[in-house]
Amino acid sequence: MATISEVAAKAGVSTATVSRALNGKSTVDPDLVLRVRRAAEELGYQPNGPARNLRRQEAAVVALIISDVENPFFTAIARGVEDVAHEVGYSVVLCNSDENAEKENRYIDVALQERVAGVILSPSGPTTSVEKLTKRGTAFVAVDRPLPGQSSDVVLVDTRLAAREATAHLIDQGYQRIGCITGPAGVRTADDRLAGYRDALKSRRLRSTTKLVRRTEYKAAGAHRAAQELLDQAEPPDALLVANSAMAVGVLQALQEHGIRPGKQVGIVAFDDAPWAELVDPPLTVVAQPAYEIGTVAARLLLARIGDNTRPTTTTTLAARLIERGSSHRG
Amino acid sequence: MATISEVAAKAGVSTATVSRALNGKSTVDPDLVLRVRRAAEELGYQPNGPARNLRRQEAAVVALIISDVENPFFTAIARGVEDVAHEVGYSVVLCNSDENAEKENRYIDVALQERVAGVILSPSGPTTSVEKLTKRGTAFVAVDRPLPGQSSDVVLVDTRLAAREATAHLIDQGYQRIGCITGPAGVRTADDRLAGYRDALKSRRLRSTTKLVRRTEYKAAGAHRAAQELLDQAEPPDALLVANSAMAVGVLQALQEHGIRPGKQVGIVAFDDAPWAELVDPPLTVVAQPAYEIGTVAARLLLARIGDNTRPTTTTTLAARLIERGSSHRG
DNA sequence: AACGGCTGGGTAATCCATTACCCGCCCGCT
DNA sequence: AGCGGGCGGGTAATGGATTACCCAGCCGTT
Repeated sequence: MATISEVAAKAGVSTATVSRALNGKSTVDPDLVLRVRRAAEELGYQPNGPARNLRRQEAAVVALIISDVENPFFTAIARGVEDVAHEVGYSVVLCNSDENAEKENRYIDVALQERVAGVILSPSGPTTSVEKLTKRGTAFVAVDRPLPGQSSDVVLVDTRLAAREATAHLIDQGYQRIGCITGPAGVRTADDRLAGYRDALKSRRLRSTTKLVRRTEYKAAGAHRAAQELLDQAEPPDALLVANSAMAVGVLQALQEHGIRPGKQVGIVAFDDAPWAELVDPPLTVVAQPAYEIGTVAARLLLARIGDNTRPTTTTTLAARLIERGSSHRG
Repeated sequence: MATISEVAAKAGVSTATVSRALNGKSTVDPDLVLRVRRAAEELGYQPNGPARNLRRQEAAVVALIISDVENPFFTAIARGVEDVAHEVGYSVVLCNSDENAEKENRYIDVALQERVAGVILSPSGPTTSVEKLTKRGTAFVAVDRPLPGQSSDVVLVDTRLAAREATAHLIDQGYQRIGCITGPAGVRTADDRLAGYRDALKSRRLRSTTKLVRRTEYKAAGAHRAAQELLDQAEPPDALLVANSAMAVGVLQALQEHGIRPGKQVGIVAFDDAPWAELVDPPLTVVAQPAYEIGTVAARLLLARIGDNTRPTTTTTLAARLIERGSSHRG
C-alpha cells in the first residue's frame, strides 16, 4: 500500500505539498496539484485512515447505535441519518445493541476508542450511561428515547400522546375492555405508550386494570404469549393497543389461533406503519411514526454539535399519526 | 482524554509496561498489572484506536456492505455476522450501499482507508469491483451474489434451484400461465431466479414468454407496477413467482386492487419468509432463505481468511426451503 | 533601489500505542 | 565462585498523515 511519501517522491514534491494538494486546504500551484493527483492515481494511493485520524484527533465517522437492526423503525432512522451524514462527507457505522445494555456499552467504548466525531444512540434502558461520551466531549444525540437524568439533544416522538389518541380512537369505536401490550418496564417508549393508554382510559372514565396489560420484549414471540394470556382470561379484552409492529405480528398470530378476526370482535391498533399493514385482513390500524425524519433531524443536530459542542441542548418532539384502517372498526 | 503515558506516570512504570499489562501479551508482575489497571481505571483511560490501528496496521473491525438495510434478508445476515464476529472480539460496521455502485465503491474506499481487517459484501451489480481490496490483501467474502469474474470466498443460496422448485410447485398445483417478477438485470440473484423459473417451465414443456416476465428494482413500488401491468394484459398470468418479500408486498397490493384473492385465481410464491407471511389471507407460500446462516458462515470464512489469506477460495451454497401455504393452492 | 507583505512550498514536530531491542537481575548448575 | 539462561521491564523506533513554523522569491510601493 502506497504511502504519502511515495506519492511525494513520484511527484517530486514534499509530503506536505501532497497533503495540501489532495485536501485542498491551502493554495497549491495548479500544476503541482495535477502532478500529485496523477502520482496518487498511478500508485493507487489511499490515505491511511488511522494515521489521519490519529493526527486529526477525530474520524469523520458517526456511530449510530440502535437497539434492533431487524426493526424497520430503526432501519428507517438509519437511512435518515445516512442520507444527511453522507452529504457532508461523514460515514455512518451502524451498531446493533440488541436492547442489551452490555453490548451498548461495548459499542460506546468502541466509538470512544475509535474517536468517532459523534454518536447517535437509542438508549436501551434506564441504565444506559453516556457519561463517558460527555466526559470526553464527544458529540451525542439520543433518539426515540430520552436519556435518564442526563441532558443532551434528543429527538423523540410524542408517543404518549399518540398512544392516548390511539386508545381514544378505540373507545370511540365502541370497544370497552381495551388491553395494552407494550415493551419492557424501564424502556421509555414502552412506559410512555402504557401511560398514554392509561391517560385515555382515565379521561373517558374507564377503569384501568393490570389484568389487561402485558409487558414483554419488543418482539413477536413475547407479544404472542402475552396475547394468548389476555385472550384466555375469563374476561378477555375486546381491543388491544400494541406497542410496535413486530409485536403486532405476534398478536395477529394469536388472534388467528383463537379464530378471531381483528376488528369485529377484537379491535387492534399497533405502533409503526409496516409495509404489510394494508395486506392483512382487515388492514391494520396503525400509529405511524416519522422514523426517517427522526434520523435526519438527529443527524443534523449531531453535525451542529460536532461543530459547536457548547450550544444549548434541544429536545425535538415529532408527532405520530394515527392511520385508521379496518382492524379498529366494529363495522 | 488520558493517554498511555499519563497512565504510566500514575502507575510509576513505563508505557511499555502499561501496554503489556493491559493487553496481556507478555508476562508482567501481577502487582504491576494491578497498579496499572487501577491507574487506567482512575483516569478513565481508553486506548486511542487510531494510534493502535496505525501501529498494528489493521483495525479489529469487519465491514459489512449490504445493498439494503431495510430488507430483512440482509439484516438477518448482519445479525449472523455480528454474532460470530463479536465472539472473537471483532466489531462489525454496517454499510448500506442502497444497490448503488457508487455508494458501494465509496464504502470500499472507506474500508480500505480505515484499514479494516476484512470486508463482507453483497455485490450490488455486475460492475462491482473488489480489485482494490484484493490488491491490498484485505480479506474479503462475497455473500448472496457471486462476484463477476473474480475469485473469492462466496456464500450463496441455491436460488436458481429454489426458483425452479417453487415454479414446479405452482405447476403441480395446476397453474398454467405462470409469471415472474424479479429484480434488475445484472443482479445475479434476480437473473438466477428468472433462470430457475425458466428451467421449470422448460422441463415441464410449458412455453416461456417474456410477456409474463417483469424486472424492476427489488422494492414494493416496482413490483406493484409490474404486477399491475401483468394483470391488465389480455391474457393475464394465473400465478406469479415473486423474487423477494418487499416485492411481494407490492404484488399483493396489486392483487387487492384488482379484487383478486391469492391462491384460487392467482397463485403466489415469494422469496423470503417474512414474519407477516402467515398473517395475510391466505397465508403466503414462500421460499425461505437461510439468511442468518449465510451471515455466520460468511463471518467464519472471513475470520479464517484474516488468519491466512493464502487459503484456497471456497464457494458455500446453502439450500433454500419452500414453505407451502395457502397462496399457492387452488383449493 | 530598498523594503514590507504575501504566497507557495519544504522541514520537522506531532498525534499515541506497540514492540524490537537491550539491560540487569536472579536462579541454578557445574 | 563463575557462568549461562531466562524473565521482567525500560528505552526508543515505528507507523503515516497533518500542520506549525520557516524560508525564498516575487510583487508593489515609496
